[in-house]
Amino acid sequence: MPDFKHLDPLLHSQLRLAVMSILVSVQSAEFVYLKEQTNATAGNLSVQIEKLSAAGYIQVEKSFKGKRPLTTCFITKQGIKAFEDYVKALRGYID
Amino acid sequence: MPDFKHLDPLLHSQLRLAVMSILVSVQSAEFVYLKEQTNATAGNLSVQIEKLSAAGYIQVEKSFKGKRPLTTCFITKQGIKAFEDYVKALRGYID
DNA sequence: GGATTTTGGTTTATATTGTAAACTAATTTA
DNA sequence: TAAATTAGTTTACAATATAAACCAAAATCC
Repeated sequence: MPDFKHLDPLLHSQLRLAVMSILVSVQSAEFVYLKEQTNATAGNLSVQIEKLSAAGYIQVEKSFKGKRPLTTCFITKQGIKAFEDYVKALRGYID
Repeated sequence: MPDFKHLDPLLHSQLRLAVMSILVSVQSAEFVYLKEQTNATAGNLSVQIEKLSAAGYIQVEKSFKGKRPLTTCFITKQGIKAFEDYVKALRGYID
């Protein structure tokens, strides 16, 4: 019987996990891109990005593309570590 | 980029997933055993078992061991299917 | 043999989350 | 210049997760 390790609740969320999954592989992504890939509503995505950012798992940069606002997300070292730990823990449940 | 499939919210819960994970491998387990293996409080476990049961993912049998109440949980076919589907979907996020 | 603890749970109250809807503000487009 | 689109944020509400409080019976202690 595997021991069921604690699953980081910040990552154990469909949308936040999808965002992290994307960022782990592409390093940085724009808000609109994340919205398309995840099929999330903008509101939901905005909230969840803020949580990941508050936790230090991602870094958010706000700038302008031409005259429109542009939000770009980058994963942090801490974020990568957290994601890896989460995946390891999760495997204990599903493998 | 994998498409992020919908994750069954009933299974996307640390404790319920742990319970299902155990039942998938052992077929049936007693309340106390599940409590020990998952380190859950009895109250939490009771609630989550009821949810899995209401969804038809497990079947709950209440009897007596000697004169003490005994709650035994069995996974159902539907539960196995749901667990497998969940695992497949989840792999799209973490593999 | 009466009080206390333990076992095996359930119920309930609360805190946390997740999410959509409503909103803002600027920018195109018709 | 009015309407629609883009790129988000804020906010209100519903759903979830969880621990604390509770209950009844059985076992243990003094």
